[in-house]
Amino acid sequence: MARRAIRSRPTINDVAAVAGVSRGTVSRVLNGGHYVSPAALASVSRAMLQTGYVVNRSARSLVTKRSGCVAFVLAEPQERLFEDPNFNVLIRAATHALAQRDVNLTLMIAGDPEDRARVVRYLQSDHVDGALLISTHSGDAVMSELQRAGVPIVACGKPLGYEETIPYVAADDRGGARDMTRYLQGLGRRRIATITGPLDMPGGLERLEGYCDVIGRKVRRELIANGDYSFESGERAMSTLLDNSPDIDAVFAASDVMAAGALATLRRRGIAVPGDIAVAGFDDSRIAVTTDPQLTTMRQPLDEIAAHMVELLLEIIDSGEDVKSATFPTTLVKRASA
Amino acid sequence: MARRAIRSRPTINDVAAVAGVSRGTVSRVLNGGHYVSPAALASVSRAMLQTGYVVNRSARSLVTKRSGCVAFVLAEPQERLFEDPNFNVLIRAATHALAQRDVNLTLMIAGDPEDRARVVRYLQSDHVDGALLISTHSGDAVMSELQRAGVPIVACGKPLGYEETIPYVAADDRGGARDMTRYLQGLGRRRIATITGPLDMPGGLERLEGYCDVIGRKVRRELIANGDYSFESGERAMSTLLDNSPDIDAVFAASDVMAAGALATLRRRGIAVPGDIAVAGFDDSRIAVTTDPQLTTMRQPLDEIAAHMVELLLEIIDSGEDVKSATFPTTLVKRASA
DNA sequence: TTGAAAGCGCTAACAA
DNA sequence: TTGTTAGCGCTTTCAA
Repeated sequence: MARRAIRSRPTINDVAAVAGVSRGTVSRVLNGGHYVSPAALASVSRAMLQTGYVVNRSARSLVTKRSGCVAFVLAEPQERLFEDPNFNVLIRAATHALAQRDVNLTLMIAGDPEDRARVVRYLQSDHVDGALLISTHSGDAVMSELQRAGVPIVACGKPLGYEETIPYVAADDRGGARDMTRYLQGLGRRRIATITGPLDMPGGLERLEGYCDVIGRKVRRELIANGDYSFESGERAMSTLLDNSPDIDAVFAASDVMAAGALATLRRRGIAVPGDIAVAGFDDSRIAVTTDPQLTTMRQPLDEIAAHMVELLLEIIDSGEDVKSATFPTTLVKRASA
Repeated sequence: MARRAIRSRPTINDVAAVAGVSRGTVSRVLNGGHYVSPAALASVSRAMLQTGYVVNRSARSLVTKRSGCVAFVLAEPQERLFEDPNFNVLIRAATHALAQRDVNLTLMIAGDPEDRARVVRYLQSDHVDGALLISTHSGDAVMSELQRAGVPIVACGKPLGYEETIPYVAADDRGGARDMTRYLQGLGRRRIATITGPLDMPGGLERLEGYCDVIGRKVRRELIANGDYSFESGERAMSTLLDNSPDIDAVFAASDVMAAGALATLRRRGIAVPGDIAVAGFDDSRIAVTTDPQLTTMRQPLDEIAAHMVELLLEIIDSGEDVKSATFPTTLVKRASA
């Protein structure tokens, strides 16, 4: 590449020469400054500034066997993910947390099976020190393969089927759903329906569980409609619900995007929200304030979740030890829809 | 890290030993297989399979001085970016295009000034072979610094102030805006207002230009309201427009998100869309089909744009030569709002 | 077509 | 506290 030829970067040797010390001393300064005299430290610092030295990560990785890089793996089979606002928040927070510790983030999208194989192969190849797993589905082969390969991983949300073996950071989906359902009851609603997320994903499953915790296990089947987190699935589910149970007076959707879809269907049918039917979402994502009426929803602290995931992952990488999974509480955000 | 100790990966030496050839030969096989006899090729391939060999990128980078990695830089000062659906599409397409060529993508967010400095430092350090620049603002120091450092870059959208020196791939913002404005005129609309994007960004500026191309340079100032691509700014701009020019019968927003904001304001004021005022957006993003009515908008081919950006960047990296910027046409997508 | 050998920039063990 | 030294795994001359 052209630019390489023009001027090559200073190495640790250049710094050592300028500072009048050995490479070893410069290296020590680079790695925490232990066992370095104040005088040496000063002159090395000066020399680094003067030469514009920047460490060569490849060289370092070669000997430390650490890449200084972790992967952000979106194990999402659908393109659907890209309409999910949560993804943006997570990636931003993770990038930020990682940047502070001078670790890089490589984004990998494991959409179709081909992608997945490539991603697994890549992660197994020690190109990254670990991985943040987002949007996992139960029985996802990615999880078992990475685990078998000994790749440090932390999942976002309970990794269904691996709750005990793969560390995760999650929102309290079940508790949040419970709170929301109770809130709707508190509003005097008596026929509360729900639109679920994919039931092979922790958010989908647990939010339904929370709903059932309150409504009761033997809830009428017509009060439950399945969605896949997409807007369209919310529209469809709402239609189904309305057709099967015209008497419902509230609906709890497992995501804001689906709640927005439900809102669209209700408007088309001329049903007043919250007058006739109260609508509640989950996530407190951007879309919640762009709908009309704005959505009452459960906020999950995604920034904190992402930050904690990073913390756990780096801990596993550094110590090689297991870490404790964590669950963060959700909070009710009241707006106009319920 | 624990897993390293358990079993270390086979190296090129192991492969050479198993294949009964020298390291050099294995390396040649790895790099295209030139000057390797069929027999040697066969036994090396077998040995690679047998040992489960995977190249160590750090070692390779150390000698080739190529990282096999490019950065995706979001030069966005606001968190606003994360409500922009375009970002998702771009990153997905870029990841995909890069994956096919076995190049990794490192995501870097240059939000606040501190971030920016860190990102520039990082890119200058040869950690990546080049960068894809997204969401640049005119006078953005990131551009000049990277250019000065000789880092291969390709921008998304015209890099204002560097149109001639930094290669870019853009949608035909101006032509698209022109087409949309003419379309609104064709609908019989006579008082067409516009909500602009940030005027220090190519999309904001060019779409306003296109609008003026059709309406005329001496357009009434009250027909133009500035936004920043956010939903809220669309709401506000629409209010301002309505207050200053109650007689408008159409509004062209420079983004779908802002158009959605405008829709919210119009609904609140009880103004019919498209009955009283036609509303048009730009982007054809996901939000365009979640509003009520659905948005008429200009589609920009973001997948193609991202794919072409990747192509150009890799070409610069490989050849060290300059490449030609490209502009992709937009297409009108008619829906219910106009 | 092949092997031998040098060396990329760095860390880490060792000796001083 | 410091300098010296031996590699890390790979590519790339250079000779053969």
